[in-house]
Parts: sequence; structure tokens; C-alpha cells
Amino acid sequence: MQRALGAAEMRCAQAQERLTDPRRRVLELLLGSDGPLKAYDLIAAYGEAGEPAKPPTVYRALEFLERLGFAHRIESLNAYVPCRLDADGHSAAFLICECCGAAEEFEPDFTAQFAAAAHAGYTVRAVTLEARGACAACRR
Amino acid sequence: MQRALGAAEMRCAQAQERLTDPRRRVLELLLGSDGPLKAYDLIAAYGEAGEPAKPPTVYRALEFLERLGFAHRIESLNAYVPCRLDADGHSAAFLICECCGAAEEFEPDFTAQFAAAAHAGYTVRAVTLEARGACAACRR
DNA sequence: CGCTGAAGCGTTACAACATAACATGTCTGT
DNA sequence: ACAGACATGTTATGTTGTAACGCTTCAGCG
Ligand SMILES: [Zn+2]
Ligand SMILES: [Zn+2]
Ligand SMILES: [Zn+2]
Ligand SMILES: [Zn+2]
Repeated sequence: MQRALGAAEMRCAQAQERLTDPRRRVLELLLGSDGPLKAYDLIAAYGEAGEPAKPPTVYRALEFLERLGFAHRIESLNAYVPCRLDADGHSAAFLICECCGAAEEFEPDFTAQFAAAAHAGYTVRAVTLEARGACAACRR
Repeated sequence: MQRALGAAEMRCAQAQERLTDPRRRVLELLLGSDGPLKAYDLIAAYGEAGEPAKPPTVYRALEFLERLGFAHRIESLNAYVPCRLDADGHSAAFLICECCGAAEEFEPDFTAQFAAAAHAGYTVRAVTLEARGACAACRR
């Protein structure tokens, strides 16, 4: 996790962006969780001494983290996860377990979908994919 | 549109389900729109004489329409569209224009993603894909 | 027919999620 | 020091979605 925070710091410097306190704090919370976090979970957990943050603080941080690729929003859960992949600037793809709530990011291959988009005349900027089902542990 | 409503009636009968008044009305509104509709747009447009519906009325109808495959929810827009494909029980895939708001459903091919899921031990029940970009008209 | 259970609906109230707007602070270059 | 850009704090409000309850409708059955 210190590694991930350090890496984020690096990539901020490279992008001429600043990993300010609220941004760092929200990233920290995401990295420290073992599953997707809702915005209001982050708001509640934000303060070191138990005081919650105000919503805009967290939402602004999340917007930044998404923009720089440090976190992803999972639309079908209204929740956020830290990016667990190395590739830079990738689209988001998740396997979501409907039983235990786990959300595993995987390396997306959108070749087929890009072809379909091109065929329809669309220029694609970003893709999100969310597959819902059961993880290996919950499947038995 | 009368065709689509009729087809829905058929498929309900086959599935031992009922296309009741509120369900039919919401489907009608979706079919009559040229773009994705928000739940509260439907709520506002519901009444013939201008009176809105109560939220649960519309949300329950939407849940039904999704369950039977007559409509899809577009997560990244919090909006709904009628299904425009013939295939039954398919996953949802959309090309979304960030310029004009159009959302075009296309026939998804998730072969690559299913392989990735299987590799990770996941059993997939449903997939949604949302590609954001610019449509042919907005691209110039 | 009248009973019963299941599904659907109407209604109230509320919970969860997200943003607008404006004042204040903090960096950065000149 | 100053100006401009960016970031933050704060208040208030807007948007989206549900819980819970009672009533109605409908199909199956004695
Ligand atoms: Zn990622
Ligand atoms: Zn699981
Ligand atoms: Zn469809
Ligand atoms: Zn367009």
C-alpha cells in the first residue's frame, strides 16, 4: 500500500498534478479496503478521529483519482475501487460476485467490441464492462 | 411500436407473466422516446393528463421490464432504454455518444471476456458493457 | 360459488447518492 | 508583493432509489 501510494505520487509528478491531502486520504482508504467502497463509506471513514468528511471533499477526490487512473467507479454498485492493474490509461473491466460482493479487475480485451463500434460509426473513448456472477469461492 | 407492444404481450404470455397497465405504460414511454429516459422522466411523463406517477410505480415496472428483457438500464447514465434487439435473454451492450446523448444497443460478443472470467474462476450470469465516445453524426 | 394464497398496486415516508454555488485558502510564476 | 489558477471548505439542495404497509386483483380449489 505504501508502494501504491508512492507510485501514485510518482505518476502525479509526471502528469504535473498534485496528490493533495484529501486525494491521498481517499486513495489510502480505497487501497486499505478489501472490497468496493461506496462514496458515503469513504465520507464516514475519512476523518482520522472519526469525524466524517463533507460529500464534495470525497467526490472531488474520487473524480481526480478516476481521471488519473488510480481508481475506478463500478457503475452497477455505485462504488469505487483502487486500480489494481499496471497498464496505464486502460478501460475498466470487472468480475463482480453477487454473493460475497467481491469485485476483481481484469485486463480487458475489447477487440470484438471496438470492431462493432467502428462498424456503427462510433469513435470510442472509454469502455466499462461489468460482469456479474459468482466467484470461485462462492460457487460451491 | 404497436408491434413491439404486441410482441411484449406475446412473450409475457409465454413466460406466464402479465403485462399490466403500469408495465405497459412504462414500456410505451420507453418505446416512444428517441433516447435513454431517466426514471424521473418516466415518473413525470407517466400520467395521461399530466399527473406524475409515484416513484415505486415506475421503478417496479422497470424492474419487471428488465427482468423480461424488454428494457435495459444504462448504468453510466442512470437511464433506461427499450431493448432493440431480437435475441432473447442477452446481455446489454451500448455505444453511448457523449455529445448528443444517443445510446445505440449492439449485439455483444463477449467471448474474450468469458474466457477471462473462466480463467479467474468466475461463473458469469450477466454482462453489461458501455462504450462512451462519439457517434458518426457528432464526430465531424 | 366463496375461500385462500400469491402477485401486483397505491401511498407515505425516507434513505442513498450526487452536485451547485460561493467564499476561502494555497501554490506558482512574475 | 502580486495576480491567476487550482484546490478546498461549507452550506444547501437536487437527484435517484427503497422500505413498509394496506388494499386490490387474480388464479386455483373445495
Ligand atoms: Zn484499473
Ligand atoms: Zn463470492
Ligand atoms: Zn437488448
Ligand atoms: Zn452523437
